[in-house]
Amino acid sequence: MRPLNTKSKEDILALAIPLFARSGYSGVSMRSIAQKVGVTVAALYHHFPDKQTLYLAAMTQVFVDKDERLGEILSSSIEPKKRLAQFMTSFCEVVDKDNDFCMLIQREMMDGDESRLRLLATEVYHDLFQGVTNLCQELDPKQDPYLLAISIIGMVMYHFQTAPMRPYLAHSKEQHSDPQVIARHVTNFALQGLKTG
Amino acid sequence: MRPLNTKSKEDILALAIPLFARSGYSGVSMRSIAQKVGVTVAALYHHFPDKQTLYLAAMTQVFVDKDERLGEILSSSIEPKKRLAQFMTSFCEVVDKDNDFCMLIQREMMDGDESRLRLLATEVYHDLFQGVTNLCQELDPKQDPYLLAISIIGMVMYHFQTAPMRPYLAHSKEQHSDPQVIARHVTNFALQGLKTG
DNA sequence: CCATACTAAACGAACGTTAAGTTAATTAAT
DNA sequence: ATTAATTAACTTAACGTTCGTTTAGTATGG
Repeated sequence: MRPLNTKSKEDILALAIPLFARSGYSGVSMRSIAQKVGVTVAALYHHFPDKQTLYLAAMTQVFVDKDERLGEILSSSIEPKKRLAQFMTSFCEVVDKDNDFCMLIQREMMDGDESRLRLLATEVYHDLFQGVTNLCQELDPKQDPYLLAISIIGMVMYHFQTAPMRPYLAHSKEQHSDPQVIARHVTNFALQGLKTG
Repeated sequence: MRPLNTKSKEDILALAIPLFARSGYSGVSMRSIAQKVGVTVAALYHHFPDKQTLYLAAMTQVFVDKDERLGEILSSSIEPKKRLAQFMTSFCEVVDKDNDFCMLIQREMMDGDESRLRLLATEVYHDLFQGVTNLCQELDPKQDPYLLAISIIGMVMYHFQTAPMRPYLAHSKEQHSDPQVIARHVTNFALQGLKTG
């Protein structure tokens, strides 16, 4: 059925994803995707009716399952403090390795319409967010779980988002881009804050 | 010298900035800027040699002076804890009000080449970052000032970046978009963490 | 009179998209 | 077993549109 030298939808999406991550929707042309895949533009239109559909399929491909994988990290029933440390390590690793994923989340938050934001919330953040809020409520039931979860997730993400700018900032060292160093720091900071009192 | 019904460079930039903030560099055309300003495209080329120069001028317009203003908040010599609380309140207010500024920073961090990242670091983050690291060193000299500063700034920014997605997330309430509520939370979190130990 | 701030009109290049034809693997019939 | 029909996976070539940019000309305040 399928010729040997043929590209599947998944092959196309896998190559389109890093392009969208780096340059955004309007920064990527159908021709640039076709070139990367090694086919003509018309071949893309054989698999997808238009650019928007291709883009949305790419987003879905990146996001679906990612949520579960992030949620699983938090589903264990070990001691809350240890679970937080373990989560931070895993989360930092994921964000560090899958940089495309990280950038696409950010772009979707800025560019996404309501339906795409809902997709992002349900397919990317749901399990992760649920896990973090649960963990927060176990660690400190008196504080607002939503605010805590956003603070924790944002804290981690920002370390990787600012990475390209790090060389130009004061007090920066090479180790500050090491996910393990970041994980240890954010864990410590989340548990104790600036411990001044 | 200048006709009455004429647009200055600053007028053009002021109208171009929100466009770039919302749609990014490649998402905004010279024609869309011209339409917003109420002139023809050629008029834009009378003021700026090309699109890139116009964009860079817009970035500079947004960023310069912003750094100082953010830095000033941190330059007072009141008690560190109070200074942190005061900074959080002011920072949240700025980020909440000037949403374009917030989004442009993010876009520049993702799209910017080396020279633009350096501009971002020196014109936007320098004084702010210096102030926060200083404050952190006063509050807890033992911790790494770089990691702390990134954590604190990122924590705050993320609350406003995730705002459009908030309605679709669990445990969210309307008050979670109030800059004062966010400021109080992040201050408390930065000072005490989850205070479980 | 002269510079400044424009407009009208057009340039080629790149864009998303489509129509028509070609290749190659599978299936059905002889 | 060979061949014919069928289909998915393409290519080539072009469509109209929008893009960044330019050129030539016009109006206006000093």
